[in-house]
Amino acid sequence: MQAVRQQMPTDHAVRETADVFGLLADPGRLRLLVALLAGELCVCDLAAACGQSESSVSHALRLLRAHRVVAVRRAGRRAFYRLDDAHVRMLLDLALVHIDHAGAVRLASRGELQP
Amino acid sequence: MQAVRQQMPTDHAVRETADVFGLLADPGRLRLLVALLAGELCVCDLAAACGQSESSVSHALRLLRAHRVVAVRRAGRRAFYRLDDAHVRMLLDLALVHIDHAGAVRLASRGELQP
DNA sequence: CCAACATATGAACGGATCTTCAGTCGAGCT
DNA sequence: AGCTCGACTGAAGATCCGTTCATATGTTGG
Repeated sequence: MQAVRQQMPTDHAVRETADVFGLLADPGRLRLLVALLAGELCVCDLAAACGQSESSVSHALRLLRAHRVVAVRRAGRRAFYRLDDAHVRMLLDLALVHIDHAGAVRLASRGELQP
Repeated sequence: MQAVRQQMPTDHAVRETADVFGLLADPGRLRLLVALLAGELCVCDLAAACGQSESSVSHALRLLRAHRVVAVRRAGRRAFYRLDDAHVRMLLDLALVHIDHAGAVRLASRGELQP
């Protein structure tokens, strides 16, 4: 038990990690990031592909940019975004693998939340 | 671009995945889960190890339980919790690896958020 | 230069979320 | 039985977040 305390990451590390998970915790942002897994896309294409307003996409990308999760390349009046964080990419890959695997499995055994 | 739309997971899958990330997005819960990586612990030990009130720990565990991320074993007046979701365990492991790796690296190259 | 377009931004509203407080319930001790 | 301890719960208040609307900035084409 004392051992548990020892190997607990620092406050700062925990908060940073929670922040990263927080960025992935919104369906809208998550969709954007999944779309970017394949390669770079401009804002309007992202909006179209993810079914969101361009405004909210822009807001989301701003957040992700601020946390260095995505990076921009500007070309004319377009802004092309790409995934720029290896760690986040791994988390996304892992999540997607799980979706594929679990999709069918879950549907069968889902009683959802217990009281 | 059309291809992106094709391989986007279903709405339901995206929302579930975002939910999972959401569970890991709170420093308090994250600490609890990290503590549980090593093995089961009772509520009061968790509270002590993670520096949180027993009430908030209980609330957090309730949420995690509802999502089948942790499971309980009751013994007398104690309740022992354990991690019960392989996927979440993987996500946590991955996050911890990254913390170890990045801790030192990040401190050097951190200008934090850009405007 | 003006109009249309792509993106960015700010303010504001509404809903979700976390913490705390107070109280409940059951289990064990004496 | 009475008391204490560990865990659970509900309600309340503060805060955080995401979306939307309106507007700004900068870019291209006519």
